Amino acid sequence: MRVTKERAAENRKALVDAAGHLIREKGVDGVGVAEISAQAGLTHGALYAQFPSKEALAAEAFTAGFRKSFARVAKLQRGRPALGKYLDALLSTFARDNMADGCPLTASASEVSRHDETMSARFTESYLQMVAAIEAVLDDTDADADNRQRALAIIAGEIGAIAVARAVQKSHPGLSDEILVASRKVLGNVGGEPGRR
Amino acid sequence: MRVTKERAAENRKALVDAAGHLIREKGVDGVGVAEISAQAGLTHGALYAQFPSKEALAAEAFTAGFRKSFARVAKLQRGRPALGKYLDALLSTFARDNMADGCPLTASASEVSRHDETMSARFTESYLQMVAAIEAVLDDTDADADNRQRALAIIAGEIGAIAVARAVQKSHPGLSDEILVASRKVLGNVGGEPGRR
DNA sequence: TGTACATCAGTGAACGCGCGTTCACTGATGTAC
DNA sequence: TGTACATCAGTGAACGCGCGTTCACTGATGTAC
Repeated sequence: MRVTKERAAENRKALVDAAGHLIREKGVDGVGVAEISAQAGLTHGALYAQFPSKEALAAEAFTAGFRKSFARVAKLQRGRPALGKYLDALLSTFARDNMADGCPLTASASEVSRHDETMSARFTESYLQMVAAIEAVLDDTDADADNRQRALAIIAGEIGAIAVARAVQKSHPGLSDEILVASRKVLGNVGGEPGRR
Repeated sequence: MRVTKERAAENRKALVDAAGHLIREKGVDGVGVAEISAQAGLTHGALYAQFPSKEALAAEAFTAGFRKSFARVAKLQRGRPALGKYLDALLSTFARDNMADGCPLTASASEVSRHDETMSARFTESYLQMVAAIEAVLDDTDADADNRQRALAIIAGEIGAIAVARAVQKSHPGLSDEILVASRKVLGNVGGEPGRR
């Protein structure tokens, strides 16, 4: 039956939210429209009243998820901006273990290339925002690689570190933690962070 | 009909090989047993005469693919071992564009966590071999992060760089190349490689 | 403000489709004599 | 070496299942008068 416009908007948000969480956790192809709709408290038919396809919902969920995640991370920069604060958040065991609430960039990087150009464009847009944020907190100490290059490599390194830490976790949890610590330290150094041993 | 033992062994190899290539290109869940069998010149029934399940074939394909890929990369170390040679190979546009022939670690990192512990163990085993190889070519210049840590971070960085380079390629090919170059340079520096500007 | 009706968000059964897996069968291979 | 037969790798039809999507329908909402 028909619902109020406000209710319909809430339902739409619930779908985007559920899709975001489930996709980050299981991948676009690892979750079905039935599960997404159910988590949003609706049937799958409602999904198609709001979105033309699962792919379209996935794209919107990606962008919305990034916006939320980015806002959360950006808050860390109240006061003194510092690369270390970003890295502590992005490479924590919490970030590794709660991918459903994490950054879509990290969760979906390897999946994007298997989808269409729209998905790639959404990913790129978000990635560049993240790069700009990192670039802004780098000090220009390294004469060899400029800030832009270091920012590109730091984000790529962070994404890879989380992927690998998750991959080895089931069989070697200790190694998984070790990878996070190592990448945290090395990427900090790349960003000009002074050693602390 | 029954075939010779030699022929059966060849067919098994063909299945492992086809599975390896297709899985690296499309992911475990992105390719079906029909396609794998067809590429091996067989029907899907033959696959089940050789393997108990698709998952079992995928696990064997992962290990076999890594062995082959690792042997190829290790050959680069004839003569003077150097991190740069590894990085040039692993972060080339060729490696990005020919994932079907590349390293299973790079291709499957993010998928592994969604499969069972067996898959995780296979991944870890291969990852640690790669880490040992990188660790062996690092010189001990960085006082802050030890060789083990730097090796862990370099491999994670390489895996992330390829994932991101592929993700942005469809919409921003120039950025994709830029990421490879930046990660090549930064990870080289991490490994103690002297600047070359 | 009250009434009549068009709109449309949401429901749930049904669709075709491709998936991984099973199984009765085939027929050349490998073995026992 | 030749014959009889058990073995089993490979075939291809069939299985149940879950997928994304469609569609006839419902009934409260929003609007026109």
